[in-house]
Amino acid sequence: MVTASSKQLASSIEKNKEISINHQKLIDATIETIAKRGLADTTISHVAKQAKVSQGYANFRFKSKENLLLSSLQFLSDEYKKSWQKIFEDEHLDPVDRLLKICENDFSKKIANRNKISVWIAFYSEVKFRPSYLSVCQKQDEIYLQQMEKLIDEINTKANQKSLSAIEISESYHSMVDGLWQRILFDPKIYTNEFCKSLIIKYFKSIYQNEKKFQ
Amino acid sequence: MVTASSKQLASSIEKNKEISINHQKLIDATIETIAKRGLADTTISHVAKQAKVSQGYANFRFKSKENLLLSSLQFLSDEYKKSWQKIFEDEHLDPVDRLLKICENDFSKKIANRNKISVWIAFYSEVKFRPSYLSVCQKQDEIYLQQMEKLIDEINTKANQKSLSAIEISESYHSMVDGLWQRILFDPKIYTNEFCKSLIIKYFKSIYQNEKKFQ
DNA sequence: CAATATTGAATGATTATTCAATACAAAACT
DNA sequence: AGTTTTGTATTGAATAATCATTCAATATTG
Repeated sequence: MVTASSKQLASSIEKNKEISINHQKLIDATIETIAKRGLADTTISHVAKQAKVSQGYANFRFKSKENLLLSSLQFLSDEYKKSWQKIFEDEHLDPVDRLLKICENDFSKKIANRNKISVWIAFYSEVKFRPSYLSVCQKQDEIYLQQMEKLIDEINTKANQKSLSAIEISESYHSMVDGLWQRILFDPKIYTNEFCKSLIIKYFKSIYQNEKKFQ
Repeated sequence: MVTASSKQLASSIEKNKEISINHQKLIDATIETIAKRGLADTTISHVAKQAKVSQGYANFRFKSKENLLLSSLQFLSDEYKKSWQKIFEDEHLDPVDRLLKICENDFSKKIANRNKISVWIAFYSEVKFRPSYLSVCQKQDEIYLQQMEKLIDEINTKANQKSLSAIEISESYHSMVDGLWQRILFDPKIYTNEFCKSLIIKYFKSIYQNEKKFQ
C-alpha cells in the first residue's frame, strides 16, 4: 500500500515536471520569438515551432494566445523582481553598496540584454490597450519604486542630502533606466551596458558629492 | 495666355491642396487610431473610417499600409524636430534659457500628450524589426543629441562645470525624457507634465548648483 | 465629354482556435 | 512476462475570422 501510494506520488511529480517543462519551454519560445520577430509578427505557429511542439498543443496548453503572452510577461516580470528583491533585502550591505548593486543588476547582461529589452518594450507599447499587461507592469514598478525610495531615503539621511527628495531621486533613476534600456536596443554599439551604468553612477555622484563610492 | 497659364497654375495648386488634405487627413487618422487602439489593432479599415474615406482609397493613396505607417511616423518626427530646432537656433537666448525652453517643449502638451506618446512607443517597439522606422528615429535623435551637446557644452563652460561632460549630461537628459514619457503613458495622474519637467529641472539644478535659473 | 478621384465588393493570404485522430504510458488483467 | 485496457498527451488538418490589397465600376471635376 505504501509502495503503491509513493509510486503514485512519484509518478504525479514526474508528470507535473513534464508539464512544467513544456510550460516553460513555450514561455521561453515566446520570449525568443518576440525578441527575434517582434510582437506584431509573433504567431502561435512560430512559437510552437521554436518550442518544438505542435501548433494545436501550444494553444491548448495556454488556452489562448493572449494567455501565453501574458504568462510570458509575468515570467519576465517575476525574474526581474527576484533579482532586485534579493538586493533590497540584503541588510548586511551598506545602503550605498546596495544602491550600487541595484544599478549593476539593472544593467547586467542577464537583465539588460537586447532580447529581453525588446520583449519589455513590445509589451510596454501595448500596455495602454491591455489592462492585464498594465497590471503586471504597474504592480512590479510600484514595489520597486517603494523599495528604492526607502533606500535612497537612508542614503539621503546619512549623506545629509536635502536638496532632492528620495521620491525625486528614485523617479529620476527609474526613468533614466527605462530610457537607457530603450537606447541599448537602438544603438547597442554606443550604449553598452557599461556606458549606461557609468552614466547612472555619475548621476548619483553629482547628487552625493562627498560619497567616495560613486567615484 | 497669361490668364490661361495662371488658371492652370491655380488649378494645379488647388489639386495639390486637395491631395495633401487627404494625405494629411489619413496621417492624422493613423495617429489617432494608433493612439486609440494600439499599433497591433490598427487596420486600414479603421484608419479609413476615421479619415472618412473608403478603405480602398487609403491603401491606394499610400500604396501600402506599411507606407502609411512610415509616413505617419515621419510626420510626427518632423513635427517634433521643428519644435526643438527653432529653440536650438535661437541665438538671442541665453544658453540656460534655451535649455529651459527645450525642457518646456519636451513636456509641453503639444509634444508630450498621451496620444502622441503612445504612437511613439508603438513605433519604438517595432524599430528593431523595421529598418525604415529605425532610420527615421535615429536620424532625428542624432541631430537632437548633437545640438543638445553643443548647448550643454556652452553652459558647462560658463558655469565652469567639469565633473560631467556635455555628452554625459545630454545622454542622461535624453534618456530621462524617454523614460518619463513612458511614465506619462502608464500613470498620467502621478506623472503630470509639470511633475516630469520639474524632475528634469532638478536634475540640472543638482549639476549646476550656482545657476539661479534652475531654482 | 474626357480625365481623374474615389468607392466598395471580391480575392487571397494569414492566423487563432477547435477537435477528431493518434501516440504514448501506466494500470489491470491474463 | 505479455497482452489488453484505459486515460492522458499531443498532433495536425479543418474552420472561421480578419485583413491588406486589387480593381472594375462609379462619381466628380474641369
